[in-house]
Amino acid sequence: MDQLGAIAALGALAQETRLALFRLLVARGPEGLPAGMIADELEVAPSSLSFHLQQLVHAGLIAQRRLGRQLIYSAEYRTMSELLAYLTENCCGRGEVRVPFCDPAETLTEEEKNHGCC
Amino acid sequence: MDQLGAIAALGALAQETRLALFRLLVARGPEGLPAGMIADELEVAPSSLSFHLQQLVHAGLIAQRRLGRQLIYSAEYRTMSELLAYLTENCCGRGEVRVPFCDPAETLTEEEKNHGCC
DNA sequence: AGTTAATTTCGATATTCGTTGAAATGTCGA
DNA sequence: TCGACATTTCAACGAATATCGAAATTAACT
Repeated sequence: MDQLGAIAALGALAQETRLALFRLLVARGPEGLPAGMIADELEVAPSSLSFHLQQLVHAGLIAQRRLGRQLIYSAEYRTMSELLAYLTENCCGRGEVRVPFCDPAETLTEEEKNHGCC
Repeated sequence: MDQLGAIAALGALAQETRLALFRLLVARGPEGLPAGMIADELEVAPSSLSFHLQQLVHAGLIAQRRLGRQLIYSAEYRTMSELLAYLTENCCGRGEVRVPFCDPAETLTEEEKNHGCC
């Protein structure tokens, strides 16, 4: 991820509704949620939600797929990982940090598991 | 760090000049840089720089101290660590991630070392 | 005290952001 | 194909953001 991508992702997350929305999708997992359910959960007007969904899609933080007449949104864990990698590499001191991965499917290696970390 | 703090920090970093500014201070280390030098480096008008510095100070990402007639700004590594911790804990999949620390001076506590974390 | 240097604060302006309601799009089932 | 459902797009508006130049603050030097 380059600086422009990082700014886009940071800006997309720097808003109350969108951060809550992204957290909801992260918690939901790869299965995702249809827009209507998200609107109910977050108690935000459909057109307003649609606006925020576009922002997150544009930043690459969520993905959209159609299922019948509803649109399902799900977290793009990979992008979040890349954002964290960018921040740890560019905005942290002295490079003495580890880069976390976010994709639940992207399971830890055996070595990492044995490391017993966090 | 709570949700409000995270949004403030994310918003502060989600801007070209400010992200460059923060990266500059992170690279500079705890010593920091006076406003004038930052303005020269980033090629931004003094009054405009001052605006961005305030945003970062308000978000707790940088600190200000006076040295004679100049104001020195330096990165607050602790806040950045907390932001990364928030993102890994709340915006990553399944909680199977490790939290990095950012402060070059901030060595792990004995408890954390024994925990074998990061 | 008066002068200069470093920086911020203020006022004005153009741009972007977030919200809302109404209209449009796409999809399913009868 | 018609009607209902899920969602987006559009147009409009107020609020927040980013920028600049000019004036004000703070501190050092003489």
